[in-house]
Amino acid sequence: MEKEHNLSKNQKIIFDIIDKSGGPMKAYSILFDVQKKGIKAPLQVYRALDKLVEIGKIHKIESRNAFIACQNSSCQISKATAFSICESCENVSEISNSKLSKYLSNFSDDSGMKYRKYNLEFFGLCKKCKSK
Amino acid sequence: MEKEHNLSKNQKIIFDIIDKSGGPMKAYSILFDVQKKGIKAPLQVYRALDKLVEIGKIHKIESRNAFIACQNSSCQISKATAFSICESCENVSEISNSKLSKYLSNFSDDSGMKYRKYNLEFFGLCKKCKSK
DNA sequence: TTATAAATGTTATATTATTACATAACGTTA
DNA sequence: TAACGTTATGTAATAATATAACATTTATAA
Repeated sequence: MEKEHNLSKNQKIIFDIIDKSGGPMKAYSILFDVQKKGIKAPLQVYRALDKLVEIGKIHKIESRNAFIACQNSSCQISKATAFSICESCENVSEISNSKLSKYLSNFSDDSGMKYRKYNLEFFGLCKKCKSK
Repeated sequence: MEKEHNLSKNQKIIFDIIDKSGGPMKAYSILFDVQKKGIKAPLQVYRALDKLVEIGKIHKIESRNAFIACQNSSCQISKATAFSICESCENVSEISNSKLSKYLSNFSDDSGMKYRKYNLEFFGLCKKCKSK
């Protein structure tokens, strides 16, 4: 059973705009877009982003300082994220590959560290950009 | 045969300070430390960092906006990086695990994307912090 | 209904990174 | 060694990303 998160007003606004965009969005570009909805300050955006990341509705693409809506219907996997990023067109998509996620979730080494979470970013050229 | 990179004056200064620190360092903390050596502007630091990343002498920890000296003697693996990060003490170490790097370097999916490079960051509690 | 937590609003500021432009040093090769 | 292209440096300004601090309001649940 999936836990239901009732998004607050600002959280809904911010999530919708990211979700509709279909790709990664940066905080200040979100801010620009939501000014018409009464959200005027960076902090309002960042607070919503923090919460949305926390509950797994969006993920942060660390290497791009950008945020993308979770593509997996369950949206509960904020602890295990993997993305492919095109270095040419900057297209980002979430990788959902159960073998990969199993492999990484079970990864352990001799450091004695307990891994709780990971983020993986692959870089390369997407199909389109490759053929240009 | 390993390619020899002759570091420039600023590059040497910046690399040495990161290397000696033994851990991740942030750009402006580096800047602070190298003022006595005549490096006064952020750009001087960022330019050296960019070059050092490019040639694989250091890596960027994306989730922390910090830079760490490459721990692998060869220092040629800027295309395949993996780190473990303690969320409590913020200790970072480079993971060198040939199985993991093979697995990831050979990873491919049906996206048609050619993966050239990856960065993986594991989060958790290190041995010390776990036992506190 | 009251108190507790979560969310919001607002201003200011901290932190991280780049643009733009001028100059100097270095490496090659003619 | 002169001329050329490339790489590195210096400097000022500013852009982009993110958080601190504090006051207030709204939602939740005891």
